[in-house]
Amino acid sequence: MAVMPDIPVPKTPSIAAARREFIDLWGQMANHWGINRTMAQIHALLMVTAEPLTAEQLMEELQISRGNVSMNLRDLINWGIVRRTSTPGDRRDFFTTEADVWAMFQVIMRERKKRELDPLLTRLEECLRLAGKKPESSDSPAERAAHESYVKRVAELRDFFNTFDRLFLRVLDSQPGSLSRAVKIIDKFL
Amino acid sequence: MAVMPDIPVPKTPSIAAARREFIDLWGQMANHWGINRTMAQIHALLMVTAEPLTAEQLMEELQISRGNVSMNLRDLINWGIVRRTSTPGDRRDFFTTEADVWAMFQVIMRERKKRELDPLLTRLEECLRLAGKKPESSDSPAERAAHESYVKRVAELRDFFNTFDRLFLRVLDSQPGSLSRAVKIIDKFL
DNA sequence: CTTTTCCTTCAAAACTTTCTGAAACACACC
DNA sequence: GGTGTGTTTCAGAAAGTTTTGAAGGAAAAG
Repeated sequence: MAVMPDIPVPKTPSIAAARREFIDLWGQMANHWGINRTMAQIHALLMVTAEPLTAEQLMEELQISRGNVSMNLRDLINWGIVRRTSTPGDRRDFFTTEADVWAMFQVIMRERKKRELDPLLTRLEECLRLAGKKPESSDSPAERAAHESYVKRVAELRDFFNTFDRLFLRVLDSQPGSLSRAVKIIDKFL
Repeated sequence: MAVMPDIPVPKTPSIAAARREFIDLWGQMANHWGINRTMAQIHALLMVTAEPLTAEQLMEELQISRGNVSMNLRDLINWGIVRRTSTPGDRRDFFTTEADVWAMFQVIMRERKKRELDPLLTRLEECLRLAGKKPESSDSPAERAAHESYVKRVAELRDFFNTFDRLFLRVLDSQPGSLSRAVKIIDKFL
């Protein structure tokens, strides 16, 4: 079967430069956030392209190997922010990302909560459990002070992240636009 | 002059294990957040210790080199979350971290906003500027569609992060405990 | 059944980040 | 000045992460 025409990647200088700038920006931000640069660039390219893209197009535009594209797409799909689609009559897979920024943000938040916040809370409890109850009166005063300050600070952190967790949950099942409504409400009441 | 007695690091099994657990936890979390593990461990150790510690004690407890301690302390001090203190009659420097979780959180937020969010917003504007105004009517329909979807998505991201930025600002100059008040308010109104 | 096309995997290579230890520095004290 | 004590710096080593490219697999087309 004949290969489809495809390649909707723009050639106009201005838009091409703008796209490169955005891809570069998103890649750099990813670094700050502990995410692999190439993975973020693939995501960026999918975000600014209306049509689904093939692995081939991603390789071409980002100048990276097929294997790299394949593995990073797998991770993006596992994160839930990229979808694989296919067209009848075309053997290639096509990839897209969630168009709606709010929906994308929710997916990312939900995943990070699951991977980071939930384990953090579990392990903070473990930290407190390990410290044991009250220090024995047989312990030296220095020991007892150390115990007390440890428990005090770890418990404060736990309370803090618990509050954070509740905030996450509220934001996660709220409507698009809630973030800006939240800002307005907070403006008014804090 | 005689060396001070010092070393308040606890020897009791339970509390020592709990401290190690917490230091390990904080180090792992740091990785997820794009922060150097050792830096986070130094911070963790200072957090769970009431007394100021010397570089020597940090080396000893974390089993890391003097140079490593020195450089990471410099970074922590630049971040504004660790303070160097000195005692009259002792040539060594002592280090402490902010005791209050909320205050610490604010310092970190403020710094991350300055380093990440502000540049992100500036560069997103640049991405839009580069794309130029309306596409020329001389451009092909495909080009015009590409331009349109690019501008639409980047503008949405900019709006989203702008809202985020405002939320940051509100949280930054609010009182301790505001986070949990915010949760309650949001509960009520969203 | 063979070829073609596309996707995935994985070991090794390339690259990046972090850490060490030795040297340089700083400064109080004699 | 010199000596003792503590800190900083930085080049190179070690560790960790990412990328490549070749091999293997799967499924449609011939």
